[in-house]
Amino acid sequence: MGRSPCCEKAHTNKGAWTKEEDDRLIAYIRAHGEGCWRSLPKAAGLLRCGKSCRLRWINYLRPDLKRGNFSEEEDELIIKFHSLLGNKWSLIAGRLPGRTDNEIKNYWNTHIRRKLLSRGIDPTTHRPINEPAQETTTISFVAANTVKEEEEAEHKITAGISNKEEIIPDLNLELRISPPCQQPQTEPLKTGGRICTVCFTCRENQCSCVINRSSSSNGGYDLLRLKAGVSDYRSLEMK
DNA sequence: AATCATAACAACCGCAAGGAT
DNA sequence: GATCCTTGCGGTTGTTATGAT
Repeated sequence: MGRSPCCEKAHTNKGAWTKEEDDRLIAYIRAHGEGCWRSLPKAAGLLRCGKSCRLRWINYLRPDLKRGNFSEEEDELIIKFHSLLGNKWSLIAGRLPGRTDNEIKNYWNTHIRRKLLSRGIDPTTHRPINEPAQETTTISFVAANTVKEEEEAEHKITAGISNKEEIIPDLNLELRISPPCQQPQTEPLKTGGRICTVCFTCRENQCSCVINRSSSSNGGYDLLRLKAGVSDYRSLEMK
């Protein structure tokens, strides 16, 4: 039994949104709020699939979007966060109020990549392009998906088939920040779009710790402490 | 003015995670 | 525990705008 399609493709519009569609979507969400994207199109009288509605709202119609050009400071923030988080656009977007993951991803690909290249920096590794490869230790915030994958990775290392950098390539650890806990962090920061809710400080699911917790209404943890008033991201010292 | 190349960005697609049953 | 459904993410594509020739 196959997976059912996300929508009935024969009766859905595709491509650019019209003003009328935008208005309908805005009006519906204003009246009923976000959520249940699958049933929203029908309820709102839109011939679109739920996914499309969600994307349009999140990337374009949301009232809190900043729009407009990125400032020089935002550029540097994106570069900094990308060096820490890699292509985790949603995590980066979460730290740039008013910006969406799609917007940042596009901006990265069209502007920042070139900007870094012109500075002689590899946009993937954030290292000087001409710098010879160094022996570095890498870690990843993305855990292996399954025990089996972990075992396979372990097997590859043991058998000399691969090295850790190939298996866990997501994050270069040439930085000097670390979570305050003493024990190794084993829980993933995020699993498939869901933010892990284990506190880095006290390691409890529903902690009362306020050190790393964001004050924003959407929850989440301010690992880099930007929301908590440490606005000078330059203090996140990196090599 | 016409044509082509490139940039910018909106939108789509496939996939995976987690919840519900 | 297995299966299905919904949502969200990241990569990619398509379309439009802009600049160069």
